[in-house]
Amino acid sequence: MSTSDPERAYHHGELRGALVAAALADLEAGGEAGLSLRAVARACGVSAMAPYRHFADKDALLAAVAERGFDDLGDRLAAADASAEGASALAAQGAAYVAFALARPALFRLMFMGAGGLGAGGRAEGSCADGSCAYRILSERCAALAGPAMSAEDLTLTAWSLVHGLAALILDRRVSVDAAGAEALARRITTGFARLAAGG
Amino acid sequence: MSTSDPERAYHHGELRGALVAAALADLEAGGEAGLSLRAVARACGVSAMAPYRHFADKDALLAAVAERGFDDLGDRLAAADASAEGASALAAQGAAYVAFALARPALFRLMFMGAGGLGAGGRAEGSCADGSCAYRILSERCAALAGPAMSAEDLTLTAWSLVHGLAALILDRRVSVDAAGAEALARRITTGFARLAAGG
DNA sequence: TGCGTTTGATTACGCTGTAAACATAGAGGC
DNA sequence: GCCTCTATGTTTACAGCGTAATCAAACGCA
Repeated sequence: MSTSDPERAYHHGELRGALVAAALADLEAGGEAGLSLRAVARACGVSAMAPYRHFADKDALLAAVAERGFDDLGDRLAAADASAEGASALAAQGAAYVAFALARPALFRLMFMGAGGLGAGGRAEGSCADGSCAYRILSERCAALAGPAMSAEDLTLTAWSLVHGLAALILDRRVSVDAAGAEALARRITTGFARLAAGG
Repeated sequence: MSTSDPERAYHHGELRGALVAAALADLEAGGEAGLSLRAVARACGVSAMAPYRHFADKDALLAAVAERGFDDLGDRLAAADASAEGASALAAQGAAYVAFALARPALFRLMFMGAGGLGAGGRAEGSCADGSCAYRILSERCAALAGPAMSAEDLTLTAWSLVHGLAALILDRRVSVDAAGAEALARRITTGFARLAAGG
């Protein structure tokens, strides 16, 4: 045969990457509940068992998707942090964190609550290879801002908890705002907190 | 026949309540992923289709479980709030919120992230009939504490986001502490925030 | 006593994740 | 150019899931 048509090649060539991309697409289209391994395989034009050559099980594929999400989030936080200075940079990071969650809700949920839930142990962290590790970006900014009222570590955790909780509550419709209102709300809350934290 | 043995009665008598209780037990034992409607029915000694006489579908049963959880949470917050005054009462509520999440992780996740996820629309709220509505307890305390730096509404949302995010991050093992450390951490973080909020 | 309504049981369908066994394509050595 | 090895697919099969459709029993009221 030796047809060069990549559509019909027995070996896909880049199945692993294609699976992650297809899973991400299905995830953002229908949430984690509406994501089946078989459907992902189908979307890649491959049999239901093929993914098992690249991932131990469904959760492993989801973990790979989550890891890509963490890399993305790190990039966004780094950009936001670089856009301002001092307490404003902290507020910008917070707004970017919430904006990420709002823009990609299913991915955000997968990253933090997904893959078996209940701290199943197999959680992704992001590669953190290029210095855009989300946690480090936040903690460095907080270290620069911490005053006598609270340690740098506690300030980091407080800030992270605040934006993470705000994002989660908005996503779960616990606080009722539309998309535009949510961004404004996130900016107001994070700015208010940054002012408090900076001792203003 | 007319046997009076309730074990073998054709009609269960209290199937709805029994289903909620069994679902809660299965949920706390194996998380939402490990909870099947058929298993819940089996635990109640009833056929797989029997639950559909009491709940539209699996999500409706989960919503009933979540509602019970919200009532429980409201009770705990009310008790915590009553145990102290001023900023200390706010910190106590926060610690109680995190303690609830740590004590019943699967229920907490179900309440806030469950039943279809991604804001599927069918979220439970708790009955709020006996004045123990969780949100109201928090907002009243915050209204009493709000200063010129931040409105009562924003303070309420900030406080809720903080404890909710902290609970979520601990449950997802994003911050590594053991159970005892988590309680202490929650108390330190909430106390620090309450002091900031009170203008200290 | 008998009938209607409620509540349960049975059966069946398509979907899921995944274990086991088999097939094919490309790479390296002769 | 051919042979073999290994990586990567395919096929088949199974148990479990949620739930639609249909049938059966028991309770409540006339």
